[in-house]
Amino acid sequence: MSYHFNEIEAKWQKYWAENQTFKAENISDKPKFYVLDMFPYPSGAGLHVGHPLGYIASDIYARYKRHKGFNVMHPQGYDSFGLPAEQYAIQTGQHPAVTTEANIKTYRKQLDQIGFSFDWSREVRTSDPNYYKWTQWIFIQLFNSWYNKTSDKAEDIKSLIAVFEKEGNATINAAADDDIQSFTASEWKNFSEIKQQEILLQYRLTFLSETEVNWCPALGTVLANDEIVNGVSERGGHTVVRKKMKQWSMRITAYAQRLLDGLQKIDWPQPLKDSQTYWIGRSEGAMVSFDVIASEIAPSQTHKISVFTTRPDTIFGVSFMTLAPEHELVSKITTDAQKAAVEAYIKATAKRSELERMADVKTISGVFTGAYALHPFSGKKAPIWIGDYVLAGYGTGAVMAVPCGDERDYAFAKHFDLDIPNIFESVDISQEAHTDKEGTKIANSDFLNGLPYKKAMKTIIYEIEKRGLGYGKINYRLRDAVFSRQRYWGEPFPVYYKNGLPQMIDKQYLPIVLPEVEKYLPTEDGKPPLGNATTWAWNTNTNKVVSNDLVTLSGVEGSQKDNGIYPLELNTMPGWAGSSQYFNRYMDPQNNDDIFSKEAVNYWQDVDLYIGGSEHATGHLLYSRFWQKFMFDKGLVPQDEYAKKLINQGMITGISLFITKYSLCDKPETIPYEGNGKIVLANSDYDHNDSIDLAIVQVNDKSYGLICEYVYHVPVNLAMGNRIYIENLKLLLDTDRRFENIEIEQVLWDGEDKNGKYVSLRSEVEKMSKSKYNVVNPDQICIDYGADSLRMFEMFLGPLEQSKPWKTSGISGVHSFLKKMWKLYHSDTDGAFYVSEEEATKEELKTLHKTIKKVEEDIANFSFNTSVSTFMIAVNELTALHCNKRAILEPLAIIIEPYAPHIAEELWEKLGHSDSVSTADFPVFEAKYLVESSKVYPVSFNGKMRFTIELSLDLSKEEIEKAVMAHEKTQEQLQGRTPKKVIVVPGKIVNIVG
RNA sequence: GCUCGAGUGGCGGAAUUGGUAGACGCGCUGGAUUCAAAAUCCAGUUUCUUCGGAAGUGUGGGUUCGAUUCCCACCUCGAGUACCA
Repeated sequence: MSYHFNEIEAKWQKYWAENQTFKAENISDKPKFYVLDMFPYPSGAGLHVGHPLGYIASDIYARYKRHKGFNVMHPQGYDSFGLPAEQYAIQTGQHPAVTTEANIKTYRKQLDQIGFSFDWSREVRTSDPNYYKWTQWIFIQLFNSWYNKTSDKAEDIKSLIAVFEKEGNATINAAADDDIQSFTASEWKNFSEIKQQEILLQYRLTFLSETEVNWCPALGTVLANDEIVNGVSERGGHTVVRKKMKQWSMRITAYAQRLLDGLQKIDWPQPLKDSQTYWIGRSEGAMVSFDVIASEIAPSQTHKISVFTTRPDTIFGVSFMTLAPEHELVSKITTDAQKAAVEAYIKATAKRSELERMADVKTISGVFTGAYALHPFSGKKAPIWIGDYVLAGYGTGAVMAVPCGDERDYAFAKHFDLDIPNIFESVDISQEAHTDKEGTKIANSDFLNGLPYKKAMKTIIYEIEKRGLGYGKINYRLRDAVFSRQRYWGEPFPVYYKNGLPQMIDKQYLPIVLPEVEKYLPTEDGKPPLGNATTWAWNTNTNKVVSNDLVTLSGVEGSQKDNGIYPLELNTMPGWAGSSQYFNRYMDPQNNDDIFSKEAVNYWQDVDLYIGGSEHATGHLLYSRFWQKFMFDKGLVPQDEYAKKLINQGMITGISLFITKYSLCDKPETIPYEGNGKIVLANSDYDHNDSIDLAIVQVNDKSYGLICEYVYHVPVNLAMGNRIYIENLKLLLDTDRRFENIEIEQVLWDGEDKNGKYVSLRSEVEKMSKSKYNVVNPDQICIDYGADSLRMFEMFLGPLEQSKPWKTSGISGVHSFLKKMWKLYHSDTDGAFYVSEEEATKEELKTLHKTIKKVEEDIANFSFNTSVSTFMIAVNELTALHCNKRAILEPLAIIIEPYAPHIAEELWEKLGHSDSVSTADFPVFEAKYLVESSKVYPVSFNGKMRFTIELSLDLSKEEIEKAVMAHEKTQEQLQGRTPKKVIVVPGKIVNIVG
C-alpha cells in the first residue's frame, strides 16, 4: 500500500473533529500554555499559501507543548467586521453578514484541510452580537472611568465626582482634555446637570470631542492615521482631507508611559518594540514661555509664546522664534508692515496638500511677522517668524529656534541670514549645527557656562521653574485614538443621546444589535450609514430599540413632553475595537453573564506565544495593550501585558510572471486592431530591459500612439517554470477579458522543447495578490501533495520571521521525504505495514536521539526550517540502515507529529495504539547516543598549542586529554616534544602548553 | 535623511557561545530500472587547476593560532518612518 495521503488526512481530520482531540479545558492539573494566532479577516478571496505560515508555526508549537505535558489552548476565530464586506454590500446589495458568513465557511474549510489543532469550541467572531456585546461593555467601562495620574491607574468616574463635590478640581491630577476650566466644590454643585456631564466628558477615558480627522469623501468615513498610506486611504486609494468632526476618542495618551514601560517586560521582536517606542515618542524637556514685546499695533495687549523644547540647556543660543503658520498668535502679533507678506504665506501653505508638504522636505520657507520676543534670560530681542517646518499639531505649535544646535533651525537661519550665536565650547558651527548632546560643554550662556549636557539640563529647568517661566515636561507624540467610524459593518455603540449628551445603555440590555438598513452608503445629508435605519432609537421605558419616528424633539429641545425615546449613536466602532480583547474572550467565549469568568482568566492568565504579522505594530498591537492595561486597572485581568512572547512571521511572497514584450510580438504594426476603443496590443518600444512589457496603443487613423502602459502578468498556474507554452498562451489571450477587443495575429516563440513551442517569461517577487495573478492556493497543494507536505514545506521554505518567495517546485522534496518515511515501514510488494520488534542498534538509536535533540532545540528557537532538514537526514539514515523497528518508529511518530500530524497518527494507529499520538509524551534523548567521535584539529605549536575538538557529551576531561594526545596529528605537531600541561576547556578548546 | 535588518553555489537556505563553509532541499548532469513514461534508486554538482593543489561567505582593513561569526570603514538590497522642536 502506498502513501495515500488524501485518505489518511481526511480520516484523521474527521477523527480529531469527532473526538474533540484539541479541546482545552479551563480546569486542569497540567500547567497551562496559551498559543494565539492573529485571527484572520475572512476576505472573499479565501486563503492563499501565505496565510497559513504563522498558523502552521503556532500549531507546531502548540502540538509540541501538548507532548511536553501542557494543557494547551490554541483557539481560532474571525475578525469579521470590516470594509470589504461593506463595499461588496454597496455594490451588490448583499448583506455584509451574508458575505461574511460565506467567507467564513470557505476559510473554515481551508483551515480544516491543513489539519490545525485549533480548539474550535472557543471560536469567536467579532461581528457576532454575543461577542460584540462585550466590546460594547468595555466601551461603557471606559466611559465610566477616568485616569488618576497620582495613583497612575484608571478609576471609576464616581471617585472623581466625589472629589469634585468635596474640593473642586484644583487638586485633581488627571489625564484629561487640555482646556479644562477650574472650579471649586461649591461651583461644581451649582453647575447644571448638563454642565456637570460636559465637564465629566473631558475626563472620561472614552469621550466625545471635536477633533480634526482624516475625512475620506469617497468612502464617506473617517480614517485613522495608520489607515492612510501616502496621503490616500489604505483601501481603495481615495483622497483624504482634514475636517473637524464630533468623534468618540479613546484616551490612550493616559497610558503613554505605561505602554512604554511595559515593553521592557515582554519578549517581543526588537524592531516591533522600536516602532512602538517611536510611535509613543517620549521626549523630555521643558515648557518655556517667551513674552512678545508689545508691538505698535497692540501696545496695550501682552502676549506670551509657549514653546516645548527638548534642549532647554541651549536656551542662550536662541536667536529667533518660529511659529506654525496656523498658530493662533500669528494674526495678533503681525505688524502692519508685514501683514500682507504673512497673509500671503499662510494662504500659500494652506493650499499645499499634506502630500506636497511631505514630498518637499528640502525647501525652506518662512516669513517675518515684524514682532519680537524677549529672551527671558538674556533680555535680547528675538524676531518672531512663521515657517511651515513647525507643525501646529505637535507640542505648542511654536519653537524657540537654536540654530547652532538644531539642523532645521540652522538651515532656516542660513537661508534668511539670521544670527547664529555659538553656545558650545570649542565647536565649529560655521558649516553645520552641532546636534550631539554628550561630550560638549555649554559656553556663552551665563550661569550655564562650562556645564555638560546633563548638568546644564538640570540647572536650567531649575532656573526656569524658579523664575516662573515654565516647567520641566515630558511630551509624547502619541495622540488620542479616534474611535468613531462612519460605516455600517462595525460594532454599534451602546449609546443614545439625551439633551445632546451621550448616555450609556445598561449592561443587561446589551448587545445593541446592528440595525437593518436599505442602503449601506452614508445618507444624503451626510449622516453615517446607520442614519438609513428606521428602527434606531432607544426607549428608556421599555429599554428596547424602537422606530426613530418616535423620537420627539423633546429630548433635545425640552419644549415638548418627554416620551423617553431618544436617538441612538449613528457611528460604529473601528476595526481594532473587536480585536482588542478577543484573546481574553477565548478563555471563556460562551459566557453570557460576564466577558469571561474570574476562574477562566485566573487559570489562563495571558498568552504565552502570539504569532502574527508585523504590520500591526502600531495598530492592533498598541491598542490591545492599552485595553489590557485598562482591564488590569479595573481588576478584570491579572496581567497588564497580555502576550509574554510575540513572533512576527514573514510574508510569503509570490513570484509573478511577465511576458516579455519582444516574445509576444515583433513589431507593433504587425498586430491589427479591431473593435471598440481603438486598442491594439503592441510593444511600447524595443528595449528588453524596460519594465513595461506590453503597451496598449491607440490608433488614430493609421498612426499608433502610446496611451497607457500595462504590465501583463501571466497567471502562475498556466506557466511551466519560467516558460509558457504557446497553446496555453493563445488560450489565455483568447479568454482574458483584458484582451476582449484585441485580435492577436501572431505570437512569436522563444524556443521549442519536448512539450512544444514556448515563450520565456520574466519573473519578479511580489506580494501575493489576485490582481497580480501570482496567488497559489493551499487547497490545490493539499489535493496534490497533502496537508503534511504543505505544512512541512511552508516551514522548510526558510526562517519563520523572514519573508520569502513561494516556489511550488520545491514541495516535491518534502513530499518524497514523507513517502520515504512511509516506505520504511511498508512492504514494497504488497504494501503491508511491517514493523520489527527487534531491539534497535546503537547506530539506529544514535540517529533517533540526535534527531530528538535537534528538533527540540529548533522548536525552542523557532527555527522550524532546520527541523525539517533534520527529519530528512534521519529518514535517509534509517533507510540506509533498513531500519523498520518499533523502537525507532514509535518515538519518531511523536516527534514528527507537530509537523506532519496526519501521517504520524496513521503510523501510531498501525503500531497498535488506540489513542491519538498528540497525547503521547515527547521522547527524551539520551546523551550517550550522541557521541560522534573526538575529532582533533591541531593548529600550531609555539609554546602553546591549541586544539579544537568536537566534544562528545559522555566524554570526561581525562578522556578528551587522552584522545587528544593519542591523535596522530597531535603527535605530528609535537614532533617528539613533551607538553608540560594540557588544558581542557569543556566545550571547545584544548590548550597544550609546551 | 534617520532607525532596524540582511548580503554565503544556478536557486531557497545550513553552519549553538569564533573551530573541517556550502548541511538539507530544489534545479542540473550521468547512470540503473522500464517497450516507453511516471515513480523510484545510485553517483556527481562553489570556482579555478599544470590534478600536486589553490582561492573562496558584498568590498577594504583589523583582532586571533584560527573569522560567515567579533571590531572599524565603505558598498548594495530590504523593511519601517517622515520636518517631533
